[in-house]
Amino acid sequence: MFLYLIEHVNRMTANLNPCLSVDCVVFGFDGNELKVLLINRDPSTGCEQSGKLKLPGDLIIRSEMLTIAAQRILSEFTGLHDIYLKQFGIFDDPQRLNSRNDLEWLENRSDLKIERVVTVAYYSLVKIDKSVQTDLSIAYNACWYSCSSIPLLIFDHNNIIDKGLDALRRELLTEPLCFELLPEKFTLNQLQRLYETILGCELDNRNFRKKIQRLPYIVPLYERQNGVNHKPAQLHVFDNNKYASLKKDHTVFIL
Amino acid sequence: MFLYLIEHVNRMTANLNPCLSVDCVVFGFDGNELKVLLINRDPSTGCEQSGKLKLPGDLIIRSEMLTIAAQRILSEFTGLHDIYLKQFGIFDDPQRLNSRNDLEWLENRSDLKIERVVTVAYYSLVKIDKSVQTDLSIAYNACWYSCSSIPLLIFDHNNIIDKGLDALRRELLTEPLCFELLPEKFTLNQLQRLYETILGCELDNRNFRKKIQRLPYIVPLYERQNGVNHKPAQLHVFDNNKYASLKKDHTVFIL
DNA sequence: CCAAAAGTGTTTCGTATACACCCATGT
DNA sequence: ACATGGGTGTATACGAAACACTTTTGG
Repeated sequence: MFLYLIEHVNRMTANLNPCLSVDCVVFGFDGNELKVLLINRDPSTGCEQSGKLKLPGDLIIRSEMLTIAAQRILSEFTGLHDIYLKQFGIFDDPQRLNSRNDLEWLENRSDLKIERVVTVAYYSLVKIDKSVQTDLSIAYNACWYSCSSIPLLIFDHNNIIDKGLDALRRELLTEPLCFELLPEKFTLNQLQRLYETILGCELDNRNFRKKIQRLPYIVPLYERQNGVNHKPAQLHVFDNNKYASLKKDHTVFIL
Repeated sequence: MFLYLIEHVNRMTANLNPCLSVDCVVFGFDGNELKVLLINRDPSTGCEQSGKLKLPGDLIIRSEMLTIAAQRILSEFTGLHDIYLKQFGIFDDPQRLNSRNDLEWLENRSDLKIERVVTVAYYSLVKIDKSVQTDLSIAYNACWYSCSSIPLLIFDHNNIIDKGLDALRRELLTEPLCFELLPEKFTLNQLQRLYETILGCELDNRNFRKKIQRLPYIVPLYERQNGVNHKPAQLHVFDNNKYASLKKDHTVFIL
């Protein structure tokens, strides 16, 4: 772990682009609530603790593609690769890191004279049960916070989360995003709860099931839940190939 | 005009952000075809002419907001203010301006050492009949080109136009964008032709009219076309206030 | 047998689609 | 009178919404 931290700090003092950063709003679903991954501003080396929270994100490397930077940050903090990632906004207010305390911190940390940082924001969807602790997630004390009670974050990160949630809600209606948040095998009621959680509304159970069961890319398995003390539900999987080929024919539809 | 050019060049050699630019895909509709505004790479001072075409766009000023930069560029080339503007993408391939000829040109023009420029792309919608010639539009020979036959442009500007058109098509289905492209007073058949042109499909005339006439924010006037050698059509206007208040109640719908 | 969640059908209403002819104007 | 685009109505089919009870399992 010590090596990882050194590597991390090395990259920071290395070849960074002083104008552009990437921030990731990482969503996860624990079965009840939508959550967001937040980290401490400073690694806890045992000594002091700032207590300040932020989104996972960083200045990009000079010649780095933005999505590569986002993927890099995500796998550093979740241990996962091939995460769903979607760019949803640019935050370019010249005042956005104007709290002098925050700005000083960024300059110390990056070892650069910072004038103005435009950040490109991504939301990402992870299967919360698959994410693992990493050296960095431990060092920065990465934790999941319920979307309905986000603490105060540094910079404009609270605003970025709000906009990311808006984008997620919008895009959920036209893209099969839920399956990125659910376990591989899921029940229709889990799926419904997830839609209800994100959209913030109630759905009629019978109508929901009818609609979903019409979709050829949601495939029922001959397999049921077990270990539950009620009638076990049938499990389903999302067939991405079927979805992609229907999409090519423009015959998809969601919800 | 000479003064304008000097001012323009001054801004260039001044306080530019060497990492970030803005490019605008400016759409217009002439009644038959969707058009895009393109300019020459170099101002024609009477001497040489490069013949190279590009989108209106530029490096941003150091502390400038991106949308402000886009608005500035648009009014420089169309003489219009309050133009509809929508950010639709970021183009960040480190190789995107790698044609050494193009890169040299950018360095000469900006008087900066350029390493890599990430550009933020906007599409904008203008009433083609209201746009006027400006000193810069003359100097850079701004012209409307049919979307169906865009010439080869510098950098990755052809790609940017393609992505901009995709975004316009997508967003046309959920936002009342057509009215930004049509004259203030329009006929339902003009509106239909515009939808057909952008979406690239045919629509049933009777069904289209029924659907539109249900929308309370498209208001028929007691006024008709004149000077046409056929039955003159009734004129309509788009009532943005009505639209906005319906949108607040989540009771809008388009097409 | 009780608790807890899974699973199931029918009716009603509104919107989408398909389709062909007459009308008003300028030349 | 004719050419040109403007304007209109009906029938059918499909999906959306509303709504309440039975079933299966574990404890």
